[in-house]
Amino acid sequence: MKVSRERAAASRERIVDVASKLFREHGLDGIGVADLMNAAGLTHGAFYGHFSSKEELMAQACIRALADSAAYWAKLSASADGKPLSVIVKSYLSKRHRDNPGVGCAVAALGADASRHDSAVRHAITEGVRSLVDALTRVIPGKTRAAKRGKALATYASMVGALVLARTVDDADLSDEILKAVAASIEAAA
Amino acid sequence: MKVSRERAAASRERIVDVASKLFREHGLDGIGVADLMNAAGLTHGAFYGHFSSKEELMAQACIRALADSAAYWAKLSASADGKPLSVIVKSYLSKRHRDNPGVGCAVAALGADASRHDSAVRHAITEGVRSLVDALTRVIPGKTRAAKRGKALATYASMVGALVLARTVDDADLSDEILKAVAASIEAAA
DNA sequence: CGCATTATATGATGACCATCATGTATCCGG
DNA sequence: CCGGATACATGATGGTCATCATATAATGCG
Repeated sequence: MKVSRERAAASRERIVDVASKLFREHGLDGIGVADLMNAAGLTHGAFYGHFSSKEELMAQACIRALADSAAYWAKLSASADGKPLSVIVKSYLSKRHRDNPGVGCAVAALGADASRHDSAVRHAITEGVRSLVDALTRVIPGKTRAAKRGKALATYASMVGALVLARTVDDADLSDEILKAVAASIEAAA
Repeated sequence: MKVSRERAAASRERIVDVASKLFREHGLDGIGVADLMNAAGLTHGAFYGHFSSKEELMAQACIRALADSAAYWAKLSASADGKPLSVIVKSYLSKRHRDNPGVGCAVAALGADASRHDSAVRHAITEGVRSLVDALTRVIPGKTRAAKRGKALATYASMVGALVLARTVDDADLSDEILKAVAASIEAAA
């Protein structure tokens, strides 16, 4: 059963969207093509009409996830009068973010996974990281551009590590403590 | 062909050791029982005489990996006159560590992976994290115990995030830049 | 209106994987 | 030194997975 051109394009969008969520939730190898397609309302056979391999979808899904993050940070920055950095940090280090990896930062959810994958996946993430770091550089205080960039890199790394730790740890109190300690440390450095 | 009690115990040790390395290199689901056993010089059939499931081995391997890290940090601290924190940070954020995940920090290599696994695996990592954070707390400057602990948590999170990022990114220059920026930021905060 | 294109579906293929069943040879307590 | 326990090997089982082959039916151009 063929569908119209527009519906086919919409299918592709839906697949990438669904994949970007489910990959973040289950890991790049933690969910299969058939389940992804089902979640997008299709069957597995239609997959190779849209993508040449699962790795290609992984890369597309990472691009989508990180672009969404960048857009979200931009929205936060715009609606935050005066303290854009603070708002981003609070949002990133919130329990809400920790408990919803499917709609959160792809680096925190898939970083270690991606480092063991195709160069396409890693490159997609690299470009996403660049744009997030640039966004941080723009809202971080500092004397020189280099100083700002250094701080932005350190801030982003702190947040990624905090989220990974907070998600891994078995103890809710320790998890909360990590989020708070890192948020405080970033505020102190700014 | 049965082997002596001591040889059997040595087999178990070898399996855990090999697994702690290969899990860190390939991810918890990235290597199978048969390959692990082969790497330990045995065949897959012997596995369930030593462990009740692959998940149990995952937990044991995480415990081993993190205990090794703690022992390594202790050695570094002892041989570092005056600046134990600096030595640990330098070592953690070195290219050597980045390029050898199999002998490095299990949280950086398996954190996101572990958060999607059995409670036994997560608990093993949690205890390891506790002892590493305690070790950092002991060598970090600060007025109160609470201040030290906060700094230790923030320092460890920074290092984990930096390593994850440095390993994921496709660009060697950016990867080096991340390691340097985070190391500088930790020194500045101390 | 009719035909080539194509988006999707069904089903097959071959590989891999965790786990279990069974065989075998060695160890060690009596 | 014998016999049960056991460490390990071989091989089977049932499941899952990515990918491909083929079928179907609706689209949209001529």
